[in-house]
Amino acid sequence: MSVTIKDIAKLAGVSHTTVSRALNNSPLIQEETKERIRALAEQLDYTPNYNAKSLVLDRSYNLGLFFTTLSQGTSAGFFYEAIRGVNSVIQDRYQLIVKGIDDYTSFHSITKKSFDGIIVVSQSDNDQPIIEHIAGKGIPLVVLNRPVDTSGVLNVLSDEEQGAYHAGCYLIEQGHRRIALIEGRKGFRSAKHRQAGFERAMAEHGIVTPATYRQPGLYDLESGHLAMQKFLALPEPPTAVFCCNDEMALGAMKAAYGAGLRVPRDISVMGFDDTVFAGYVTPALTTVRRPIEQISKEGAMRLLGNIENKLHTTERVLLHTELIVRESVQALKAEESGRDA
Amino acid sequence: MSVTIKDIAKLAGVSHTTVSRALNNSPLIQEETKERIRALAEQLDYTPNYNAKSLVLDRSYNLGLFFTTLSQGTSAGFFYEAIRGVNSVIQDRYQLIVKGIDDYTSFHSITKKSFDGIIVVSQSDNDQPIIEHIAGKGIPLVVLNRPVDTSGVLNVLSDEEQGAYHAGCYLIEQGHRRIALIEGRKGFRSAKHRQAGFERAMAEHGIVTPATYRQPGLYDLESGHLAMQKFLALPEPPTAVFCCNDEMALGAMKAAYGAGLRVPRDISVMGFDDTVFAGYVTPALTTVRRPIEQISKEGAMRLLGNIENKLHTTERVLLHTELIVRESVQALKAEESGRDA
DNA sequence: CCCCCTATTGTTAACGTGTGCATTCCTGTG
DNA sequence: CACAGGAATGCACACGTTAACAATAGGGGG
Repeated sequence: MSVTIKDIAKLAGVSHTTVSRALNNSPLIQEETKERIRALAEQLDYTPNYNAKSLVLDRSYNLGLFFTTLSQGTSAGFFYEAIRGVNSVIQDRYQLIVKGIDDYTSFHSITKKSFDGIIVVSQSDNDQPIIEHIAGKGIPLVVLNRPVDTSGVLNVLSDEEQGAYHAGCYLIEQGHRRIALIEGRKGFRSAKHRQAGFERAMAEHGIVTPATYRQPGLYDLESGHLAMQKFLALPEPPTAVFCCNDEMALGAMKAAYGAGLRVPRDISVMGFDDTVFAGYVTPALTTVRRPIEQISKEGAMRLLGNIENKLHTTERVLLHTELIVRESVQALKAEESGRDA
Repeated sequence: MSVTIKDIAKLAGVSHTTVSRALNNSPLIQEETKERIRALAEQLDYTPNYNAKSLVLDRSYNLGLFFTTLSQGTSAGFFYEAIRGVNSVIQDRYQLIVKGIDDYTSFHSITKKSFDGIIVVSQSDNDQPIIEHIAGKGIPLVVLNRPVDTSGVLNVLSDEEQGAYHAGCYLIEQGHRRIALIEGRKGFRSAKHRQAGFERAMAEHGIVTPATYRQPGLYDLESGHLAMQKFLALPEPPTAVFCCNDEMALGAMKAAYGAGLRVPRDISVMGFDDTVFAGYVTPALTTVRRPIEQISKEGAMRLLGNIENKLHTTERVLLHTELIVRESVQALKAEESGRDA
């Protein structure tokens, strides 16, 4: 069928070994011979059979990029930025294999032979089994986006607690006191951290958040919509709502409009993530930027470093979030701030 | 290192040939022997070495999913839906390898050995060379999202001309006569079709679109914003603007707000694509839904059909778009419609 | 002039799997 | 009883590549 090193060898009048060495630029081969063989290979449009290479070299040239789920709960922007980031790093050396963890019925097929390394973009504690499986098989691994304690794995993520803390502080600085929270999807670690950061900000400023000022959310538009409706039905609604992601913030704003209110004049809304469209909704959303693309770049680079130098670096890297101030938060005058009790 | 069929053979007291046949459920092997070997394989946690299989069977178990670009111009939602659609079809049989076509410096490495089949999600005429390369190598291929005339390739896409035609008709039905167009990114075939459909609608209803009612666009928010600003600066601005995608429509609405206008009361805006957030902006965007996920599902299924039955089906499949009526288009009373000249 | 060392190339086996062809054993039939 | 034929299994090789080891030639030093 296709051209092999043996074909080249025959034409060059050398052994296939010599061809192999020449094409791999081995110092054993005379420069002149190399040139001749390279020219011949070029001319015959030779492409190495990577399956054969893989078999003998025990490398797959595959990099796995695993998401918690492809079918639900992952936002499109998040997904896109993660792939972009990784892709920008791997050059031609690896193939990028994208998978949803929830598509696996068994991890049996995940072996050292089939993946040179794996990047898990984790959004849920439920990813723990696969992480341990991969680590257990000794496959180089980096977990992005979620802190993980398994030993021997690289871990790159943003400091979301800090990000949510800054968001909370910002709302307080703007004069808000009646501040409500729409929580993230249960089971997603990010939900915990964002909530914790928010609470720390409240606590440090002596602000009490009543139970009625908290609503669960699913990270989607509908749940943000619903939560906001509940807040607005309260006898004393909040003046500001911190949403654990942008999509819920959009849903929340929508609910405010539905109730005849205007954002931010009547109620302030803040999101988290700085999704691509956050700057273009009306009003433009004030939010917190998680550097997903940077995280995935950083993670991919460190993973490649481990693979190629056969290291087992195992550090945790925290990247900074950034407060993005736009238009959806109103500065309140002191007398309007309505401190409760 | 890891368990091979030879290890199993030794333990079972048979030859590795028998093990191979047993695990592949060959009718040559006694049922009893098969059972014994399967049990042993299970117990030893045997995983076949796919590199070795690939080498001898001449199959890679890889499916390529190629996008025109990963780094620019592809919308996140589009990207996400395409991967989701394909992923939902391929089950466990194939690995999905995601690539940006513009990352390739040479197509040399794209061979029949490394991909059992390839799905090209094409957004530009510039993809033609890679499509011809793939087809030329005899690799099973399906091109999604863009019509392609190369012989011997499957082609699945939405009828965008028709979609834009319906959009244009809808605006006219709502009483609009001064209708402007923000065009798609130059070089993207979709831009041509959407524009053509729009023009057909105008022509069939005898409506003339002056040159000032057309602005180029790049499929991004900024260009939509800019284009709308130009329309609004005209002595007689349009009453409705058809944008060749949703992102530009968002930008356009933003520009309208910036000029102190309200959508749809003062000006109507229509998009194309029905991006995930289209329903949640304010006002919710009236648009045309391209069934991307369905396209990619359909394409993947047909590709797999070709691969597994060794066929070379080569049809073009057009899937219907759907008009999604929301809130961003105002119905005009006859006397307001301001027919020109 | 011989031997050793080095530079260059070839021989052969190995990676793990699948398959054409032999081999063995058994059963039925003439 | 011999023999055909089928069922079950093994042998040996192939896939395309790399690498340990062998082989050859040439050059320099004694």
